Amino acid sequence: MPELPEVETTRRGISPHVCGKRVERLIVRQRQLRWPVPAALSRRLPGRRIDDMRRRGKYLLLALDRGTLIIHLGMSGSLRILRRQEGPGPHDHIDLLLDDNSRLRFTDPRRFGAWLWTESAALAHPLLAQLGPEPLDPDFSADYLHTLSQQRRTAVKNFIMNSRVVVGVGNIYANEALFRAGIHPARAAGRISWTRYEGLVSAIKTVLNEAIEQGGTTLRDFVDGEGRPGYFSQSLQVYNRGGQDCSRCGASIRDTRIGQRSSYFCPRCQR
DNA sequence: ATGCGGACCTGTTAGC
DNA sequence: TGCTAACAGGTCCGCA
Repeated sequence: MPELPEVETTRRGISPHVCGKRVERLIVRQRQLRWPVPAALSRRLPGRRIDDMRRRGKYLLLALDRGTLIIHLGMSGSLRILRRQEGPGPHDHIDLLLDDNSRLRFTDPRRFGAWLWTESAALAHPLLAQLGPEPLDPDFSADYLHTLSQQRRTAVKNFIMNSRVVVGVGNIYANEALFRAGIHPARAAGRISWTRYEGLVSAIKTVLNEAIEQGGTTLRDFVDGEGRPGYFSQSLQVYNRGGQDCSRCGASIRDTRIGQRSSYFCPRCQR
């Protein structure tokens, strides 16, 4: 579910409610997520203050007065703040109880999410150390992408979804950005001009920014920190629209698979 | 080094 | 209507 805009929407919604608070207790009902939730978490967190909540790619980083809680929402995870006791439902795996009697609740039906802990520099963590640039930062540029793509034969869609190349571009926004840039998703990454990469970089930034402004894309059940859905679904031009007419030229949107992921494109607009 | 396929797990949907 | 198979927004890992 969550791509960068959804994770950023979550961060913005949650951050004001947790920063400055102290952790009273951690309740783990289901330890088996993508990796087992470390037992150390329950011992280390209580008494510590949450100073900051950042995002790196699709990872959320809660900086405590000592140590960092690393959270990934996986495919179906969500976080929200509870002000009063509620539930828990069958997929409410973790509650972080705070000193103002609110709690941060992690829900994740598919359990591809993660809660991890580090007391070293968070960005040096093995999961984060190899990540490419943030797509919304200036160092993600046409020069960067074009240079990195040389000799690469993989499909450009796989290329921009590779977190070592750039973080945060998941399947939905990869499809949308390639449509906006007029690039065929199966084209070899190394066979695209600098100028077209300039258009692609611009399209990625624009589509992500627009999605963040609209609170992310809710296809099935994405909700933000307040339990509200996102509204970007109505702005999708190709994703999940196989067989429908291209909004630009009217041709029928193709539905195919690239790198085992559903891919949608307009055969006339995208080359 | 790059690039593929498999793996993790459950819920929903498509198809028979 | 009911059962089964395929598929789903992520991404790490091991192997060729």
